[in-house]
Amino acid sequence: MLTPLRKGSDYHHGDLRDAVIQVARDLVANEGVSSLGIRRVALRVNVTPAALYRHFESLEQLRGEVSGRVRNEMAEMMILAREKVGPATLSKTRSRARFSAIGDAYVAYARKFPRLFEIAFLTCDALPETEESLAWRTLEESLEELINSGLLERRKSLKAATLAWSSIHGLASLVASQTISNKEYPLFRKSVLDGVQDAVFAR
Amino acid sequence: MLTPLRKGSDYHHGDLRDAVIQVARDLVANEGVSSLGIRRVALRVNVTPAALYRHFESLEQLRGEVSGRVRNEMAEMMILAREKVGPATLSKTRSRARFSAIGDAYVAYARKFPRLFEIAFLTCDALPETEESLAWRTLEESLEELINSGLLERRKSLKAATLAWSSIHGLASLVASQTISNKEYPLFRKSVLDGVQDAVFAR
DNA sequence: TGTACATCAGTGAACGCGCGTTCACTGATGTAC
DNA sequence: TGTACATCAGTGAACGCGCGTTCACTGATGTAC
Repeated sequence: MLTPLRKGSDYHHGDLRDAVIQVARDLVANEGVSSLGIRRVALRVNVTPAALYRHFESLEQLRGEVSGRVRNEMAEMMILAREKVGPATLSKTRSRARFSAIGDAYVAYARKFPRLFEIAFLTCDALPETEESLAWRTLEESLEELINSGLLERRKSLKAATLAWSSIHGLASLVASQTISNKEYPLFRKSVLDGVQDAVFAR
Repeated sequence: MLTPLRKGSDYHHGDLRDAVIQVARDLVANEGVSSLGIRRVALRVNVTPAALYRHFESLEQLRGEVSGRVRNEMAEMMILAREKVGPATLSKTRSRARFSAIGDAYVAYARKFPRLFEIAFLTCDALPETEESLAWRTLEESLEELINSGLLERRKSLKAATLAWSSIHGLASLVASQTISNKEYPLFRKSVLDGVQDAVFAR
């Protein structure tokens, strides 16, 4: 278990808030949303349950924080995947690959951490700040690239964004809930990626 | 609260199993997945908690049953919506409308009962029978119609099915989780419906 | 540099509660004769 | 049609448990002088 920097003593923790969210995240990842609890988390952080109330108002709020952290984590994976795409002779080829990369990363995350994907999109009563999501901004950047390389008409870009997000998210959700199996996945993936490109790319 | 036919006495219930699933469904619809419990349901059905164990092995199994019932309910809504589409001069127009109708019904369900949509696609450890889903069959029927009316090439029909399902499901899921608002919804809806048709319909 | 003191971030005990599940039981039902 | 009896579908009490949250507290920290 990770325990962040302590300041010489064991009485004060140093960065309890962050440690709690991290441990909560791991708990959800391994045992599902319903196993998230104040006492369970406190136990794993080696701290009294009551201590958590210095940093969170309620279990519900903690849940919200975890949800937020996971959404950020997803976006970071997307950005990382996009950056891993190497150079290409054609800018069209490259921006297309970068576009696919973020979609694949989104789904890959859902495959790898289905429980986390679940909590990321749970109906949360208490959400932390409704800033525009990093994932959405990443998608927009990618579309801008596609426009610049002449693959996408600007007037189609909003349509592209909404269609891409819906279908990729749907795919991810069906995978995470095991509604479609690993065997069926490649077909779905191809249909969705091709479909989005058929629908919005200039030809 | 609905209580089904009793057989003269109050000691034996008549159809407890069905009543339980129904009440459990309503409980989830109103208060969310996490509020589903043996005791809560038993209380509402006016029966001892232990009685439920005559019909279900565990809470987990009950959850699975509810999930299954909801998926059926969704499919029934889809079929109903499809049947409501009136006649049209062109069979193309009609089958296209019937296709849109089932997609819209899917999303409409998620909008109306977000909590039920949630449980329908929760990772369930104990699922009741993995029969091919009624919703999927309904989608296939609709695609067959599109083929017959010349709108869809047969070789594209599998791609159409997977793309349509992913994107509609994604839209429904984003709506249910309130990730997209009512205001944004019409744009998303149009993008998805158009996108699917752009991608797979013969021109 | 040393000391007094306010502030902060923990402790530990207790609260009441509702939970899933078990068990020996009993009342009602339906069947065989 | 009436009766004996097996089967079924409930009851009611109890089990141990872990939960979220509260509160008065205390040890550590950092700041003012």
